[in-house]
Amino acid sequence: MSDDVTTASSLPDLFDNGKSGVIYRKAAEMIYEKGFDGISMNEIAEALDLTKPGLYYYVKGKKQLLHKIMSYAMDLLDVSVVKPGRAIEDPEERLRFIIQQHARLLTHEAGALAILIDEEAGLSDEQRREIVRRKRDYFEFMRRTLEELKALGRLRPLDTTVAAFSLLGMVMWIARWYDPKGRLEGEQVVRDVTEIAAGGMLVDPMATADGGGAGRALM
Amino acid sequence: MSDDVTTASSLPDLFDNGKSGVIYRKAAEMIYEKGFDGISMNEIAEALDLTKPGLYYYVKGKKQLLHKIMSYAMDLLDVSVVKPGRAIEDPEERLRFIIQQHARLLTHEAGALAILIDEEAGLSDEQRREIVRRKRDYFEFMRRTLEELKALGRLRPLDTTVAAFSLLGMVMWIARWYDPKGRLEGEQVVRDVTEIAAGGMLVDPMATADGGGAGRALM
Amino acid sequence: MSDDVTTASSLPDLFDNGKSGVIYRKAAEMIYEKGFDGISMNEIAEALDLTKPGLYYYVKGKKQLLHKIMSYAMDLLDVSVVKPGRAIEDPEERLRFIIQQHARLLTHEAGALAILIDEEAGLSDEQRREIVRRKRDYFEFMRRTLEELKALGRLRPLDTTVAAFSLLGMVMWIARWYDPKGRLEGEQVVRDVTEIAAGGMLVDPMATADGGGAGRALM
Amino acid sequence: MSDDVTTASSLPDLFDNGKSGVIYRKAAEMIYEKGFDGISMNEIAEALDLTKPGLYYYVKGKKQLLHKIMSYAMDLLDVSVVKPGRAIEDPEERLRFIIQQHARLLTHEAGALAILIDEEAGLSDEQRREIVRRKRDYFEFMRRTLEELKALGRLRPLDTTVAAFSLLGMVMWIARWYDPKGRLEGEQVVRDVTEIAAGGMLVDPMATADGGGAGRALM
DNA sequence: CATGAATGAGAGTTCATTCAT
DNA sequence: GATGAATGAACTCTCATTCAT
Repeated sequence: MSDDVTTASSLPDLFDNGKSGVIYRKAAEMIYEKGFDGISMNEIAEALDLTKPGLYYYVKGKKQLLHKIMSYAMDLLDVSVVKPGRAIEDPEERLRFIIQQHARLLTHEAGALAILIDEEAGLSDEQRREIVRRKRDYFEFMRRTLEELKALGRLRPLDTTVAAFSLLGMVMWIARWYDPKGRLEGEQVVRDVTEIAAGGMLVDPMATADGGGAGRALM
Repeated sequence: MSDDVTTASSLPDLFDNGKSGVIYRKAAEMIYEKGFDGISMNEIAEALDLTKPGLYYYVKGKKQLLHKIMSYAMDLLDVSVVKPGRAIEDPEERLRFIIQQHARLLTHEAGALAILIDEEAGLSDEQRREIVRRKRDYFEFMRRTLEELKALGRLRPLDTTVAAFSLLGMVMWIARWYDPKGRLEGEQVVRDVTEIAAGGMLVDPMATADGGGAGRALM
Repeated sequence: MSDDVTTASSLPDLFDNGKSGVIYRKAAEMIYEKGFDGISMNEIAEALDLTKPGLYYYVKGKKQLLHKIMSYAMDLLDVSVVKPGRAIEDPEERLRFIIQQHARLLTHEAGALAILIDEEAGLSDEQRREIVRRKRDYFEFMRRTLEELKALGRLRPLDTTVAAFSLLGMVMWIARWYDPKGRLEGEQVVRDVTEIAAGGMLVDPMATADGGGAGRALM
Repeated sequence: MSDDVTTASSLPDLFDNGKSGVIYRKAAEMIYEKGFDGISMNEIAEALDLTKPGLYYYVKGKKQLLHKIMSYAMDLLDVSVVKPGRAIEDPEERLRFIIQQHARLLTHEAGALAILIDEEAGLSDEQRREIVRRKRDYFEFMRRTLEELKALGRLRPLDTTVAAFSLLGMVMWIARWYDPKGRLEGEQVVRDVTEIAAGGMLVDPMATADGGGAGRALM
């Protein structure tokens, strides 16, 4: 499995190019740190060396700002996880890929993706509906992969809904605790979480992705 | 392992009895649903058929209200998970117990425990320090159990910090998605999550809690 | 001049005897320290080991409480200064007596008398009118004494209104700065202020009260 | 002694120019009239034809507003009294100058300077410390002048602390009673108060500042 | 006399948002 | 494109006061 192409370090810049992109990224960071209600448009403006109406020139409102960031996060998931994931036929390999890529995203772009977790309340009804739909789509992409594994007798005896949510929780949680400046390497976190998730879902999983083949052959 | 005694259905009422208890519980629910900044004291008061100053007769302020709820949640964890958990000597059994009990708590008292996840921002410095300390203690209780397993060669080759956080994420996430009125039984969720978590952490885990003893003996 | 009889240490207890008196005195103290708007009925009640309605049993309201205290202060002035002062025929002697007695009152009962200075705003219209009238009466008592001195050619060439207000200011100010626990003896303050005031008003005043006779004899 | 340069009628505008200045001045007036706790930000705003948040655009908060006004008052004292006063070598002349200038200030800017008297309670701890320090400096400036006079045998036998406070009281009191629209001319008040104060402090004072020298020589 | 409980009114403050310039 | 100025709405919190018990 070669995922060099889509390592998080070469994330596509999905935010509008130009000033808007800078704004969304900075806002994402700030919302991530102090919560959506914890920061004011004023603070965002100041952090960007703008006046308040200056910020409003680029952004229609606080809700729309949040929505844009969330959409960006969903775009990231689509581009880095779902689209390349769909191309993988073996469901076990695909499962590992999903976890790996999603976890990798989180160790690199925690801000925007973490917002995805929490701040639904800040959206307008319509915006929320759209985000919820996209989240559900992503969830279903995970769950169906688990269903395929179940059909192949490779999943432990689990309800796939419970399993998919557990997967999601474990991975999303990374945004809460992982500190890029701390002791742990991002890639180690990615590896361990993938191991735990795969180990928790699969019966008799092939050990790790790289050298696992050999090990399994011996069993 | 008999945990009938401590099933969530017989949770100790750790909130002050009397009106205060009712208030905390209602507030927990509302904060859980709309976020700490998403509800006003006015709304809480109205939901309790009180005027705003009527609410303030019982509660010193919004921060203190949040703090009380969070402390209550931590108390629940202490009483239902940590204290009885410490009495279990075998670390694998203890790990299963922790997950089970914590998950069980969440399917019954999602509100208060979910607040624990998010709303640290609403606390005063001192209150936050206290809650963070208690969270860390709980985390360490989990992590040390994993260390014991590692020493016995029963843990997959994982960093115990990553493993403990993954555990926590998977379990805490339940508060986000589980709907008691939905298709899934609380106990099934508890069982599946325990299975996933144990399966993800342990090498060659004893199958399920009940019949596992025998299986292991054969090895 | 013998004023032993009316030294502040033997002030008449003009507050209603019984509980009300205790309440007014305590309230006066508290208002003096933190201002009328700075203390709440709750704080007053607590300081008196009463519940709030308990306090209201004795006192009709906050305004009325303030009014009672102010009336008490005016009563003190009437009893200790005005009434005995009227009996003194020589206006210079009377002037000295007024200053002395008023100053003496302030070094002993600063609380209630200081409130007199400031808190007019807290009164109802009618209450304010009454207090203002009493204040004006006191002021006129002072001013007329100065007029008498003027008629006798004993006053410096001053407007008696300006002079009376200056007198009042100098004396009332004592409440602001004098600390019974500090370096200065109350009686020294009384003596010095009287000296300054008399010296400032009178032409060629008799030196100090005690040895003044000689000096005057020379004129 | 020529003080034409610093007559109050040509007071330096120490408030920020622009709208802030207008705000501070109006607020000073209102606080002076009804007390700091007696007026609301709303009332201040309305008096300035602003809404409440409109006022907050210019002013950080009520405490800061009070602090600004008090600092302004202290600035006035520094610029009009202390700085030019320090340049006067003869302590008697300096004493007269201090009283005169301070009194003159009060007949023109009663509002701001009167607030100085009362409203310490409304400040934050740090703000209060600063104002108290400045007040004490001013008081010491007065007291040291009296000490100089004492060393020259020109002061009555008084404690200089009591004397300085009496001076201050007499002068500050002007803010309470003087009404520019009333019968008395500001300059007459200034003259009389100076006469009373100097007469009260000094032994055998030179009569009035202008022609007094000659008169005394004849005595 | 005393208490627990409650309230109407209003305070200071903040925020997202807009408009004339 | 950007700014100073301003606002309506909402929020947390406090207070004097009362009433049933």
